[in-house]
Amino acid sequence: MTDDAIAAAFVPHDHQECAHRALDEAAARLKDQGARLTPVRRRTLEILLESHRAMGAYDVLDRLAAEGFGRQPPVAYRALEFLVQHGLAHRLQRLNAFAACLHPGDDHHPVFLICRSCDRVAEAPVTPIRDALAQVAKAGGFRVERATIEALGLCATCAATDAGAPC
Amino acid sequence: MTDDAIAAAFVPHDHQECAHRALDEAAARLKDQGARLTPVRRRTLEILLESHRAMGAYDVLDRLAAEGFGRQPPVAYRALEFLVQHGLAHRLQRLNAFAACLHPGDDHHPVFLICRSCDRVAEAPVTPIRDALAQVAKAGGFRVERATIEALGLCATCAATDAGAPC
DNA sequence: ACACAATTGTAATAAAGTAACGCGACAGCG
DNA sequence: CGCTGTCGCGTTACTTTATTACAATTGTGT
Repeated sequence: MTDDAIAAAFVPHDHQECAHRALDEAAARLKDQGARLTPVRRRTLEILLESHRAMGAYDVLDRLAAEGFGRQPPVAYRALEFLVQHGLAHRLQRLNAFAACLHPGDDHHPVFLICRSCDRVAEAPVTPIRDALAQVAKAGGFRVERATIEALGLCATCAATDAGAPC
Repeated sequence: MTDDAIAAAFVPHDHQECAHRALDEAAARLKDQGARLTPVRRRTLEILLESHRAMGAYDVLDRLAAEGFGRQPPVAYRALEFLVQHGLAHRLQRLNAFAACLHPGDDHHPVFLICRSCDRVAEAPVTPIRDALAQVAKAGGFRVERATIEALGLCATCAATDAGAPC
């Protein structure tokens, strides 16, 4: 994951292309694991991939229901949970929301950068931060197993357009 | 905030004393700010201080209701929000819960270390991590305004008692 | 085709959080 | 003191988010 990738997330670009690539990777990864990318799951991932934004479970559910899938909460929650467990999506605690993972394959519970203006989400390299965290924790005798790191702020694009306008 | 303070949070100690100190500091700080530590607010803070654990809003509410305060959600949420805004308590996104701040006065949105075995919560020094985060974000053109950093893991005490028993 | 597990759908309910309104306490001021 | 405006508290009602439980169905391996 590069710095460019962070910036790219907040800038208009060809989603068809990056979404398609992520979907292909996803399918391949799942096949390796013997897990099934069923229609609901596939469609759920596609919905998440259509934006770099985080979506609430009920937003996803509305979309799914409109397309003929079940209209009860568990439908969305199960698909989302499956994607998260297989590293194809992430849950954003802070927003009670989910976002597609754009770098499946990297071992990660990544760092999230959430733009408060345009609501897009990027994943940032986690290593330096995780190291710093582990070190601080270790000094206190605490062993970190999983960390949630979510930063709220302003992306370059929104900052350029004078701190507030949607980009 | 020292390393010792982290370890201390997970070890039996005199809560009367540390809670009392925190409460006194709180009262002093609020007076400076012209804010009022009313009975509900004070009691809410005391309840949080009785443990180093995080409590759900409804857990707090039950306690308050049992003691003659209102029994509707806003009662707890308002008191908790007040405490958070004045830096006397923190919200743990990951747990949908609240914990008293044990170091009021330090400028902080601290790092939280949450023991998955005993559920106690410690606050760790934030500076090295925040620096690492800011640097990573900056490389991607992102300006961090607020960060949620919550680590789930095992505290020294629980790790010593063979990874699972409550301490 | 058969047995079995995984997946999907539904209803019902729990948990977490918010909005809106009225009442009463309290501070500031004439 | 008494007026007045603000703040805090309590309640009702509601929204949003998430889970439990169970029935029906699909897919897999034999």
